[in-house]
Amino acid sequence: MKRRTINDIAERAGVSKSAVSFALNGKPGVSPATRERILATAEALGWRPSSAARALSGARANVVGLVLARNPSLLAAEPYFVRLIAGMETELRTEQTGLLLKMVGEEPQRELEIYRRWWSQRQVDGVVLLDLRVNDHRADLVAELGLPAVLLGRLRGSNLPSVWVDTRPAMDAAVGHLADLGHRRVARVRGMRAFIHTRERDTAYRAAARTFGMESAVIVDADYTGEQGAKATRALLDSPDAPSAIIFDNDVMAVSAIGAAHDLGIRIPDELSIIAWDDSPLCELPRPALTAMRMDIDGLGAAAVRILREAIDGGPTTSIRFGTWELVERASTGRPDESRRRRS
Amino acid sequence: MKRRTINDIAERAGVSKSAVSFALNGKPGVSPATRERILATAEALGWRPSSAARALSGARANVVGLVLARNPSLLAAEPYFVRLIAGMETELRTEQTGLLLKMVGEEPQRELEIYRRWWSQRQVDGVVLLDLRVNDHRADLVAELGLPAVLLGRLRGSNLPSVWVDTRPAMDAAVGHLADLGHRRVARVRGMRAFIHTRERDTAYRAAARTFGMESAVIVDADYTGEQGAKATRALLDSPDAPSAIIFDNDVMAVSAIGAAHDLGIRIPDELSIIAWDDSPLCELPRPALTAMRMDIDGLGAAAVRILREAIDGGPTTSIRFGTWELVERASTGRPDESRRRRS
DNA sequence: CTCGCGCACTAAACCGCTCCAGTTCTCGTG
DNA sequence: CACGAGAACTGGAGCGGTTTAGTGCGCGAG
Repeated sequence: MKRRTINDIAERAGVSKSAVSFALNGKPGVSPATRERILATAEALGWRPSSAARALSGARANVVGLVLARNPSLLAAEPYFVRLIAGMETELRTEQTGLLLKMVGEEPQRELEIYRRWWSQRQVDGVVLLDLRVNDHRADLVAELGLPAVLLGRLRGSNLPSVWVDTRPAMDAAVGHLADLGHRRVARVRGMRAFIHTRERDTAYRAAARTFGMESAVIVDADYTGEQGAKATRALLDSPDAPSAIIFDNDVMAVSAIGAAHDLGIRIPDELSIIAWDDSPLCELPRPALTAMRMDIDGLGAAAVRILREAIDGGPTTSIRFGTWELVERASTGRPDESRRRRS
Repeated sequence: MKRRTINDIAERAGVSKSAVSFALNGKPGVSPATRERILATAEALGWRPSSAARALSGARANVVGLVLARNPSLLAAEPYFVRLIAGMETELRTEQTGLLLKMVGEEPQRELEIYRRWWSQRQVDGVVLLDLRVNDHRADLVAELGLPAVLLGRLRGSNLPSVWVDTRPAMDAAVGHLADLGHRRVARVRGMRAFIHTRERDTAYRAAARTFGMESAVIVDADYTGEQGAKATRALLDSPDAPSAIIFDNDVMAVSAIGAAHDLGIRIPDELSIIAWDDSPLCELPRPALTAMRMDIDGLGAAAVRILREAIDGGPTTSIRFGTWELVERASTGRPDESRRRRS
């Protein structure tokens, strides 16, 4: 089968290809009647613009790029990324824009190289930058190249557009929920500290703990994997002043914690309450099912694309704050049982 | 920052741009010395090929396309797809090829439209077709268009290259494992019957049940979601001749089944053994952890890309059979407790 | 009636690369 | 020593669009 070009349309409509171009792009220079005729023949021929040709003549590639710089097995287990992509897609589909996906391990150098290549090849019109770190070189690079980009999160010192989640209200709600239930000693198992959003949660968590007058509010390091989630849980439960509730930075670690608690013979939620973060379908799988802080990840992805489109179109740099949250109460949180603390 | 073109290189190296093109693409027509010089200047200038220009002049776009035609929330929970993509990436990265991802719901029409667009726009060099159905229109379409494609699975009547999993040995091993443990009444909760691979598993499962002389070997329909997995499990356990072991078509349903069994007060593995299919990190999360049939999904993705590359290069149509498997025994399978069958 | 302006439309350059058709030069051969 | 072959390299068309610089023409104003 042969591809149709605007030359075919021009020939069949009896006009020049410039006229066709004008008509198809809604630009002035053709009469309404001619425009109509051209559009009709284009439709009849089943013509579709060649993105290669368009990209070459300086227009859009109609593709945006996304690099997932995480360990592949983590990506597989973690629903976050697919949800984000799904959210992006809802917004991309309306404008027939594609998503170029690249998975790399945690190799910053390779990631930078990819943006370089995408830019110089004109393969993408813009990129979404995930998992920001303090002093993130990617922001500098895209700014230098002039590659439109949107940050998922806030980065000090950068004036790139961004979509960021204000964790504070959600964290207040999570800790507040535990406080309401009577918990005085809480803990939080966090993801990689290199990420800015992790640090923002640190701050929000500490502030919330203060607000609700927690006796103790420790933080334990982990890396979002089930393995480390379980390990952190065991460490916390083994400590002399074990918390009565733990908040996890993602769902996977929380699910894993249920297993770990089970192994230790610790009853949930009587002896230990657990709150997961994000709320994916995963949270409904364990027993007890996980109480989770639901975040609008799809919405985040969609917003990122909207902002990115503005940036690509050369609009003013805007940023969007996401402060919405919803605490989905399931069975993993409850009043602490004072007769607990078997180990000490 | 300005983009470098082969004209820049040609000028600086004092040759024509044709020579540059030859040198950069490893084609004959330039002396080793000149080639070396050209490569050096290209390197010095930090030149990268414009994929748009390449695609336009009939060469590769260096992008392959993948459409995920599934419900987004299922995609998020199901590790399969990300693992497959990760596998594809390992193979793609070596050749600097990108992956254009499209997520659509289960709307066959939209999916076909996407291939059409990709083809007419020359956006992708080829595509990987997932989740084949009997009488799959996608195969016909790509064949008609001449869009290189590789099938993930077997499709009767199509001579497109394919990478397919031979389920029989794995199914034999799974059912055999249950037989060894003393199970006589098994069941299987399957995914969507519209998929060919589901039907192939049906056949393999029935054959295995026969081989090992199972008393009963029912099949229950589900849709890969945790919800339906739990529902199917409850239905099976409620039936008068409940099975003592269930094999699930994916991990998510199996994890969910553990929860459902727990809710019904059924002990695993004493009263019910469970085998999950695929084996992702998910299987280690529940208690008891899931015995799972591990499939080499990464390898599948990588193989698909290799075959696709051959197809793009116009090589002969080859197909690869995947027959490897590994039964990872965890705690969800065991000898059936004869004192069970509380409900009947 | 003529001039000039604006609208509808065309011709052609251009984007960066590939590749075919030449051109030049070298070298072996009869 | 002329000739042909082949290697090394150049020029330029073409890919499918966009965009700029025209061109022709109708029509209102003077």
